[in-house]
Amino acid sequence: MRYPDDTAGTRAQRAAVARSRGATHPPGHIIWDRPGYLVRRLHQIHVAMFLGRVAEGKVTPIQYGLLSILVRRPNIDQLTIGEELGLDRANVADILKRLEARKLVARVVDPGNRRRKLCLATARGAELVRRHHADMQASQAQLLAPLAPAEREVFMALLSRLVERNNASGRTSLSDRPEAAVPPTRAAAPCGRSAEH
Amino acid sequence: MRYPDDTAGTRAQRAAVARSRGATHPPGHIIWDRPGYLVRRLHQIHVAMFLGRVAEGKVTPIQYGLLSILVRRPNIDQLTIGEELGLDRANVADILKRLEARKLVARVVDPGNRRRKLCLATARGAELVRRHHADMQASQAQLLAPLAPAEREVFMALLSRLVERNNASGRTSLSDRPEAAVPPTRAAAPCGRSAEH
DNA sequence: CCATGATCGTCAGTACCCTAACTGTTTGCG
DNA sequence: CGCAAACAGTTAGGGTACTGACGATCATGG
Repeated sequence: MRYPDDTAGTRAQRAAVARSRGATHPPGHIIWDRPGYLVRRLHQIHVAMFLGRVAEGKVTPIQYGLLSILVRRPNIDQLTIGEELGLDRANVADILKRLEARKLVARVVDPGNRRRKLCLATARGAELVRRHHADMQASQAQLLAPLAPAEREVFMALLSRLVERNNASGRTSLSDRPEAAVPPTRAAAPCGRSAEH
Repeated sequence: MRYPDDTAGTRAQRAAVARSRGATHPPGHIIWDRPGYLVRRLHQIHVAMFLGRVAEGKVTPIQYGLLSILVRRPNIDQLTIGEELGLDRANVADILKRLEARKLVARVVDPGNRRRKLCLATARGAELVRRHHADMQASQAQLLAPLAPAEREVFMALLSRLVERNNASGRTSLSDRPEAAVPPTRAAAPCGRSAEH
């Protein structure tokens, strides 16, 4: 990841553009000029990297992400988890079922609202998150390793913006702010439950 | 995907970085500073956009991509398709099976090498590709719509580079060059990183 | 000419990801 | 109060993606 000029960002970016405009990717290939396919491919690569580096492949990126959220915010319900991760509720249930089978999370029916199930990481689950946090970080960094530091910033900025702005276009939109606001429907206020009933 | 205007990227890029560094994404969220999750999410969004816009959701991005390749290069075998798209051979077989069931592709055993099956798009398949090409393009453009033209170039350049350079880290590496060489022997191009030609 | 190894495709199994329909619970309004 | 609407979770079903094992087919070398 050592580029001759990572000092200015600008220069590196121009170089990158020039490179892509050059004959690097011959026009025969369907993939290289369709952002959707490149994103799919990069996602695929990230999963492979993650599995190859974190917890001997015993935990997937999405499982790890879900566990991370549970560690940070115990006793949230499944819909909220879905919003945090941008997942469908059926999918959340699916993943949770696997994690529960492995005793990494536990679910209990919310006594204050019996429709809900409150989820939280078990000691084993929390331990797993703690132990592999560094590897997870490394795996994230590895994905961006081919870019110079300045380019990483640019890439992340653009990527965030794309996700944020296109958020609504996805079926499952992920909530922009975790604890704040979130439209009154399902206001998820952790304490509001008892006051509300 | 030719985006005009590549002048004046610099200012827009700096603005993007500044934006992301701002308080847009509160620290409570796991997602926003982990590239892997953002990429996953963007992929997800792209699929939703594609299905919502192309062929009334009757064809998925990967199916369309596969069909596109078949139109461009009739009579290729399944492994080669996998290399073009960055897919596992089991996965290719799976997708092909669905497309074949819908009479969009046909497969015949290669008489010259009976291990192989040569695939090609049927008239119906080719027609489908032709008819929805514009919508597919629009769906690709829609993904990048939130970015200014200059930013799109930058993003695509960085994205391409990430895919290209991390290619080997994925389980299924996609071949860098389409028709160039890659003789019948599926040479796996160990030197393949020859993108520099 | 046959044994060995490489190659291509398939199958089974697992995980992720969505939609749509269904069950139970809560809420709200007449 | 009572019932309809809204809500949380589950189930069923289709599609993407990988691994590992297997059968069939070629390609070599002894």
